[in-house]
Amino acid sequence: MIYSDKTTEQELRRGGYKLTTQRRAIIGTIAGTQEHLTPAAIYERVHRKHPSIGLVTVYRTIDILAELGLICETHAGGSCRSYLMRRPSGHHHHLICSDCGRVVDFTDCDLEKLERRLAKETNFKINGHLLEFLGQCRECSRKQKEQSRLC
Amino acid sequence: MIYSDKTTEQELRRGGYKLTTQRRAIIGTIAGTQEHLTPAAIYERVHRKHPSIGLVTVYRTIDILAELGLICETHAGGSCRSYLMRRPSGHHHHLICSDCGRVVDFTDCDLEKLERRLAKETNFKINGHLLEFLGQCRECSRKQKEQSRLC
DNA sequence: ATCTAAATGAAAACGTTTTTCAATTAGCAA
DNA sequence: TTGCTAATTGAAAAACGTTTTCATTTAGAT
Repeated sequence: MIYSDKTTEQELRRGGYKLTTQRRAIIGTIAGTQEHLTPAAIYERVHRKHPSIGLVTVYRTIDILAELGLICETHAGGSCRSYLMRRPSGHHHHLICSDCGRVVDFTDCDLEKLERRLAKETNFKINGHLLEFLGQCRECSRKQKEQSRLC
Repeated sequence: MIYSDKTTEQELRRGGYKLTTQRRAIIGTIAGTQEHLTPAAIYERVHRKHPSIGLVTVYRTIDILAELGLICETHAGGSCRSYLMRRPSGHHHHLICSDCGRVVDFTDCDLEKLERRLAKETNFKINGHLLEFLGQCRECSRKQKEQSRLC
């Protein structure tokens, strides 16, 4: 319950959706971690506490949360689809550890200049971008070092 | 046969892979368009000319081409996986028209400064990034204008 | 021309996502 | 509170997309 559980629930209702036990559990799960979770991972965790909740409901809830812009979809890091609770800020991007999946947000991408130039050069009307950095967080690179020392 | 068919074929062999009719056809298909094609789209096009080539072979060839770095994988634009023949340049990114799928390359992303800053602030060892711009190309926005005029 | 490892196609297996449908439930009205 | 209704749910099946398996074929070296 680190982030905006309550806010997310309010937004759901504002969007005209009912607030069910299942949806609450799913929101709590996504909000309760910094990792980006695949639908299957969300299901697994939710299912542990509430064995009656089905995978279908997870998919349906994800769709709604994404539609309302309450979660972010990431692409990098192997899996095609994984989700994060949207942080308070608006436009932002992710720095992802490809080992442990930890995600750090950053907001200032400073791509406006590039965007303007591209638009001018190509005659495109640009309406968005996808930016993710991939790397290794401190803990993981430390672990790796220790392991290589053992050889 | 716009781009580097021949080069691609040479690279394949250099990688220790045999140059079969099927692979030639698949490479020709990807190289013959500027669009980014999903595996299914590649199969459909290849299959039209060579009905005996199976979808499995398309997948296997894609894997090899990606492994050798001869094609690029894109994520934006709805589909989870789609491919483009790699242009002559090395590191580059894509500007994608979300209507027609046209892809324009650009090389200078100028993210080094941001990358260095992020690395310093987060203690991450950053080893790559994913950047795609999404928009509407001139033709598509023109078409849209015409259509809205009809209403 | 012959040989062999690599590559292929078809079918089956597998994992993920969506659809269908009958049963249940949240949120509102009385 | 109680009942009503449309929204939501779970289970099963269908629909996809991707990978594996295996017998057959073929590229490329000899």
